[in-house]
Amino acid sequence: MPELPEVEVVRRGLARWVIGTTIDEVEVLHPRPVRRHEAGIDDFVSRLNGATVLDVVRRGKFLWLSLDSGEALLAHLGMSGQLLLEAPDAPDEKHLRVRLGLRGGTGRELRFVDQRMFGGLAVVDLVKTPDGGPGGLGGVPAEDAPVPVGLPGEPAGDGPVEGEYTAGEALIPVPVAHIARDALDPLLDVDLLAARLRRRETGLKRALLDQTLISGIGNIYADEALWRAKLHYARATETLNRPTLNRVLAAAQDVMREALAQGGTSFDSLYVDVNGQSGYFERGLDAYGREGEACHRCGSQMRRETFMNRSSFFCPKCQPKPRSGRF
DNA sequence: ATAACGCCCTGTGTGC
DNA sequence: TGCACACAGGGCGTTA
Repeated sequence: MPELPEVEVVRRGLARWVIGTTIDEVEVLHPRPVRRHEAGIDDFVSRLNGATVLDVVRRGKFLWLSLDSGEALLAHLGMSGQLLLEAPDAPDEKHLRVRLGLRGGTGRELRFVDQRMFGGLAVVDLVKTPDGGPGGLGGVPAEDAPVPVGLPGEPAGDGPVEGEYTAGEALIPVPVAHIARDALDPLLDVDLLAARLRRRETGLKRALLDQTLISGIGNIYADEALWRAKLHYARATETLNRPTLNRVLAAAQDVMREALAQGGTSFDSLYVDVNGQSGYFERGLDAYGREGEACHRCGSQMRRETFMNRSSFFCPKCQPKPRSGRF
């Protein structure tokens, strides 16, 4: 459930502390989180040992460390994944899956902790993006990156911030090549998105969750965006005119920027930054998880419906069901 | 080709 | 008390 803001919080933490460090003493404690590395665990370990981190980049919910070997360590947090920077002598987490030593940094090691193991790590090749640029936030050139000093939790220097996107000859991991630019990507092509939505025969929430159309939006922020835009989840995408599309897109961007400014949303201890700290945006939610509570806009009782094997929360008055919706 | 379903995982909460 | 089951849901392989 970490969505764009939560993953970006992690990316910023990693960018600040691991760029310039060299990976060593990689230890895989459970095979499943490395299942996407098809050449096997030994190959995963040997490709990482001795590699130096040049950059930390994100597109949608995918995150990767670009390495001086020309490859990338690709990470997806899935439902419950965490990337933590910890002292090597800190006790192992119950669900610690992969440990990566880091030389030349703060002395902390990088840990991939994942209870449900929907997420994972893989060392993958990079390819040039068809439209140039890595997408998402970040992509800061290594030479401009802050030198890791001090300890996590005691920020030193300026980390990458929104707007520091750099276009150019950027590369993207092969498994991410089919993922669309994300909702906060300055190079998101809204005209292209509009054209693809018009041709789609599906419901609006399905489209918002389709990472090949627009990425970074998950179940929580989809519901929040629809509530803010006063649109029903089953609204047929081919009936969306451009102002309405702009409205829901702006709502998604607004709510994710607000969440990012709060350090992300946290419902429990699963969604944390590299220091294990939770965000504070939960209080800012208007739709997700509010079944039976009063709509923050009109006071009607919020409803929950099961859809796509997920819960959808909405206000039945502000977001009326369309006559011919697509579920 | 597109659209949608089902599976993978584990811990928590609920009902019988 | 213990057991069964629903739920959380992103991404991808399979099916229609």
